[in-house]
Amino acid sequence: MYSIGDAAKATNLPTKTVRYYADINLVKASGRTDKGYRLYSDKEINKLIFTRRARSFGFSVQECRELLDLYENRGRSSRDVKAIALHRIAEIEEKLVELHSLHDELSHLAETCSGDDRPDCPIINGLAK
Amino acid sequence: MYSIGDAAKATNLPTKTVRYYADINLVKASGRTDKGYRLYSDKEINKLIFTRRARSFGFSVQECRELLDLYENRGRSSRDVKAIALHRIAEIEEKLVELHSLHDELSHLAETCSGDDRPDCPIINGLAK
DNA sequence: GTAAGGCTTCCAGTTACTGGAAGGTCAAGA
DNA sequence: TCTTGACCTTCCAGTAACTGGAAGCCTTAC
Repeated sequence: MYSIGDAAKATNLPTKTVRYYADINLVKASGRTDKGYRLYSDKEINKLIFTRRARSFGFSVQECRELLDLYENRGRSSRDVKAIALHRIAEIEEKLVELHSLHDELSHLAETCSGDDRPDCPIINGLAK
Repeated sequence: MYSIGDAAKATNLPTKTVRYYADINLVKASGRTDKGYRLYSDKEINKLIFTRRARSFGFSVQECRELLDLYENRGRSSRDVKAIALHRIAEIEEKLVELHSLHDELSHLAETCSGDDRPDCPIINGLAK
């Protein structure tokens, strides 16, 4: 059994975040000491690590909730999980396209800007359109 | 002179957002009617459009504040603007790298997942590591 | 005159935490 | 045994940038 601080170290999450996940019933502590300290078992540690990784993959807390549900439920079909993942991938691809064009447009503006003391600036002009 | 609703239409921003920008002193209305309705002149309309575009480029509201300041101030140097833009570009490039690796990892997981009724799912396993 | 729609302010909620205050608990050293 | 520092608790507030909704004027068209 881990205290919340040890759980935080083991999962590489801030203590505050572990407590927060407990508060929102995402990953609850498996129990409490008689003095009210949270206790985490290996099972919860794994769920916390799973959650940290899913979050770092850009899954929302709500999606983590669904994934944890599937993760917990040994009888779940991989179809459900794949659907969630594909949805995420599509979002990432959209974001990539968006960021690429942003990058190109902004780079173009910056390239044509002399970056000196003169007030005439293509970036400002480009943004004002 | 535009009412807030007309300003919203002219700038393609939600009315709520225009009011919000006024509240946080980003782009204030140029005046009020005797009944207290906000009034926007062409100058403010341009500042709102400028802001919308800068925001869509990923500049934070705080950065917009600085840019609007430079935009307003005819004596500003293009160096200041370029510095802000280059900073933004660097951030975008970081984000692109991050998203690319995210995409590849997640795609790899999804590809190896059969997506059927069987419970064995490489995505879940990959996230649990 | 009245009904629809626009405007006002103010308050609350969103997402996923993060920081801090006030106070109880625990383990180690003097 | 006392004390000190680290760790734990709850609760409240703040972050960014809006967004939604309520209550209540104002305006415009029929």
